[in-house]
Amino acid sequence: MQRTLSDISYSTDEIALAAIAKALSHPVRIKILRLLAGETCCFTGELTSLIPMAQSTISQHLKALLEAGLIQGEINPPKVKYCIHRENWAKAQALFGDFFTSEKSGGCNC
Amino acid sequence: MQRTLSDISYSTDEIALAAIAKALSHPVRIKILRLLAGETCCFTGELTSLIPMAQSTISQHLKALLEAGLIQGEINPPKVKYCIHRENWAKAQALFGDFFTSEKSGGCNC
DNA sequence: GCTATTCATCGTACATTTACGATGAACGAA
DNA sequence: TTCGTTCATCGTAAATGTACGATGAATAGC
Repeated sequence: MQRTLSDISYSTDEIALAAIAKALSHPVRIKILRLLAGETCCFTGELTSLIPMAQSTISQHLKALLEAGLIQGEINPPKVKYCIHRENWAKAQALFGDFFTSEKSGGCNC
Repeated sequence: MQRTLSDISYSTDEIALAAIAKALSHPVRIKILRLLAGETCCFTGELTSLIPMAQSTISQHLKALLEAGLIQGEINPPKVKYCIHRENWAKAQALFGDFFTSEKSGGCNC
């Protein structure tokens, strides 16, 4: 599959953007992030009651968001508190902001 | 796989964000968009010389970007000119902007 | 008409994603 | 110690994603 991927050189930003975009590429994860971002904090337990999905599935999505660095978890037995990872959130915001403003409104005649 | 996806209600924004994020979730597509956004315009032919991938693969990625609405193609035989879809680009920019600024810097003690 | 060029699409192989239920680990409370 | 609660991980099945080469469609030029 990635036979040629190693032959192509990507910038750090390109890889970082794609990784964050992949984390955001599922509506459930958008919803989870909105819940975490909108409220001051959340527990996974609340998420399982708010989202009609198997607990294991939600846990998988949380893991994906964790590995993307968008959220952080604080173990607070027997619960785990998940929050937005503010530092990386700001970085992601800057990456997307730069990306979308990089478009030249130049002389294209399309 | 999506046995329960229909049971969950997503807002229009959540679905739109996820769809755009999915289009951005591969470094090659980020690179293509950067090339199209940075220059005034591009032809697919230039892309195949700039990116060491099979022509069919690049065409597939362009199709994905087209279906996400991020680019538009103008048939100019025997070439096809691809440009950023400025209107949808602005919409995407607004969606991501709102999304990333929706985070409350409230009273979380993480 | 015939050929060359450009790009899309088809068919295919393999990897990844996504969902589920079942099980495991960690801890508090009885 | 023994339950009960909470969350992570495992195993698995089906769908999707990603790459390739081969083929097809459309057009310009001879």
